[in-house]
Amino acid sequence: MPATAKSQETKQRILDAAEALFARDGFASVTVRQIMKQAGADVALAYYHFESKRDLFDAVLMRRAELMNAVRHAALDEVEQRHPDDAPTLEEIIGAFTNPLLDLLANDHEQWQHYFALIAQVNNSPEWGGALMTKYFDPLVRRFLDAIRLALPDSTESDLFWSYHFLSGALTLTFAETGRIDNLSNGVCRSSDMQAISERLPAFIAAGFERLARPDS
Amino acid sequence: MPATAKSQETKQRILDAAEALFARDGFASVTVRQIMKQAGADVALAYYHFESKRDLFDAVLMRRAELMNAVRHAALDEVEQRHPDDAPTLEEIIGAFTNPLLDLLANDHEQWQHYFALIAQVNNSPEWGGALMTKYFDPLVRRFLDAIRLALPDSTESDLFWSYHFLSGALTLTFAETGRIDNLSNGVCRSSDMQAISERLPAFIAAGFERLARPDS
DNA sequence: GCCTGTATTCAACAAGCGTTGAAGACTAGT
DNA sequence: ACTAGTCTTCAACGCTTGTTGAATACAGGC
Repeated sequence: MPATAKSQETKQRILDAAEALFARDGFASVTVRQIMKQAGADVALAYYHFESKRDLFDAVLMRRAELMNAVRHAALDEVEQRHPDDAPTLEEIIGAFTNPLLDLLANDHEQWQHYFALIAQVNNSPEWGGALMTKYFDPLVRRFLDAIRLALPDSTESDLFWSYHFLSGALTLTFAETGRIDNLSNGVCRSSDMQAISERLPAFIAAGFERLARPDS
Repeated sequence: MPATAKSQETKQRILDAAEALFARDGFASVTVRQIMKQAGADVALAYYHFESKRDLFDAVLMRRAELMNAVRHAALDEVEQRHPDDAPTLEEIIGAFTNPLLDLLANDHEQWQHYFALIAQVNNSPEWGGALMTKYFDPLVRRFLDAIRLALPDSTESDLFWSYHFLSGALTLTFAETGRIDNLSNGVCRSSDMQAISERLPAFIAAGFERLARPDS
């Protein structure tokens, strides 16, 4: 019953390997044997720690989702405490949604980068996008939309949801670091340039939210 | 040597089936046998018309890319002819990039919807996103960025590329119609509501471009 | 009615897949 | 040293995969 420290360590190594491979090649392209080879363990061990390949995939997704939600909740807490009376600016709120991801990358780039690339694929998949993203991120997103509603009282519900949807697409593609912008810009911009992103993404998105709320401005 | 009309027809049926299945499940999840069953033809026929599964995938991507680029070029032509002297507004230019996709959907929804869902997966894949999107869409994107540069002379090159990158993410996710926004909004917004998109996406994106070009506004 | 080339079917190949059962190794507690 | 329980290995299962070569059907030109 009690899991040894060593076995938990191997379990994490399996998750790490699966995360990296799923992120790069997608669920179906990756074979369990590939994963276990990269993890340096026997194939059968995957089925000792996880029920199936699909279960392993879910475990990969779940592992970081909670921490990711926690740091974003904390960031929004901090923004709200900074404004006990007035409402925070829209850009502050959006920043609390995006900047924590940059912090995670700064501390442990490789692993989180794989995870974000995986999320981008899930988000854009008709098979999984609707259900899985909803399952893992809806409560957090709803809280952010609540905060935005206060900062933008003129905005309709539809405008808020669509604006968030555009944010979601821009965010996941950007953090996937596919190398697209490197090619398009001939190296002027780099996918991995996190400072460039933090300087632009929140401002860009906030402007979009505001435009839909107040078309005249 | 001369291909009969009937065989060309089956070839298109194979492409249609492959397009639909690849869009929903991704390249690796789909089997050649599945595709040929849905196309109503023998497995081996896939290898008569195409060199390999991967070659079939490329053919699916290529088939609509040219038409898609053509209608967008035409839309930008029209915008520029409408402004022989002054520069078009930013929102007009962005609209020429996004609205043609809505027109394609309006005429033949099912097929183009599959194609857009496929593009979204490719765009967000580290394996293919960088190379394939560059190959199929770079010349068009460059022309649009040229037009935007005239409308936003204060914008730096980096700001333009990043802004386009955000646009690209928002656009591909939105047209993928994953059902995500339906879930998040409890049915208030629908993925397939093209009018809602055309009323919001160009405005949202244009505001983002402008904010990065003129942070003070 | 034959002949040539295209189009389509059939049956099969080797390789790799996800998954499993049984057997061995290791690490406590006694 | 024995035992109980956790962890790991080995070898294999049945099935599916992408792909192919040979055989058949079908057309049009003579």
